[in-house]
Amino acid sequence: MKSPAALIEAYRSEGRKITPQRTLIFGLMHENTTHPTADALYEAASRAMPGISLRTVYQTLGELAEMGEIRLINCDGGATRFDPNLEDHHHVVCSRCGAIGDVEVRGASSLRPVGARGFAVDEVGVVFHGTCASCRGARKGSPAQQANR
Amino acid sequence: MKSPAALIEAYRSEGRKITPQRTLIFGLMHENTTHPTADALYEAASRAMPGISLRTVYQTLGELAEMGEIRLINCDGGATRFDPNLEDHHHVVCSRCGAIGDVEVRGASSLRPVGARGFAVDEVGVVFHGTCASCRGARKGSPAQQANR
DNA sequence: ATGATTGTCTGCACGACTTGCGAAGACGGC
DNA sequence: GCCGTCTTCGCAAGTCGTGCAGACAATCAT
Repeated sequence: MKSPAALIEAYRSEGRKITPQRTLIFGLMHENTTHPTADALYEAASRAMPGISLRTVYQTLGELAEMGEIRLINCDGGATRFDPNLEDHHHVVCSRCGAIGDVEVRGASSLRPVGARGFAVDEVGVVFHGTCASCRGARKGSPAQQANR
Repeated sequence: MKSPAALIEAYRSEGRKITPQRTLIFGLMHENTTHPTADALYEAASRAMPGISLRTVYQTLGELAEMGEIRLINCDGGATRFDPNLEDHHHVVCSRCGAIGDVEVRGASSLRPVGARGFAVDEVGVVFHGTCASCRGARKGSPAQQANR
């Protein structure tokens, strides 16, 4: 996603208002690599601005998604996660702790579906399921660290 | 997934009982390529056996998933879909009508995540988002055909 | 046959996540 | 500073899935 300053500009140019809530969320999302859920973001936001509404977090994330500034991820059946990284990338998902990481996948864009006649591909998504480094370290016990859920 | 007859055998060998409800669901899932949701399956089941409970459908699908006879799919944020196809395959998702199709993807298994040090990959999933043949035919109007949702 | 045991089905209630809605409040141009 | 418009907030409601308990059925020992 754009920098908070650039987002503010983008918002203003669309006739939207700049509110402390939005500014805060822009900041929290910027270069956030944890793929937070709305709830995780809400908790972080609440720390900085007690009283902010979960509704507002959903609202703002929805706007950002609509503007194409963030992407939505739905790997497991749980809550939607938000990804500010707009570069061409894919994801690794730890089935132990639920953490999601960004990865590059060489050759991903040249993959083609075989057996779907007439299907026009817009976008390719690759998801690797497995175990992350931290969880592999702590094999037996509980997950290395709980993901934001 | 196995044939209904083989599933009945598998159930019996685990000390589970063979009930009309289970037999029905086995039959509805067998070689079903529509990736139905629990609700879609429930509706189909209700037609054949009025009074069957949605709870039972969820229950049975859960058992099948646990036994590894079907796979769960979560491409969009919506309801979980169930896939009886256990072969190595991937999916195309029509962003217009929501339909999901099975496809082969050459080279998918040799994909590697770059930039996730120490991540042990168990499974790779490739999802193509785009527009299916039917929806491309009926470009302007409503989706070619509503997916089971 | 009787009664105990075990497993299944069903309906309901609840939990997680998300969105719709209306009232109250804040932003930004004038 | 004022006012119109856009936002925020809280609550209600909707969707999807699961936990639970009671009714029921099949199995087994006595």
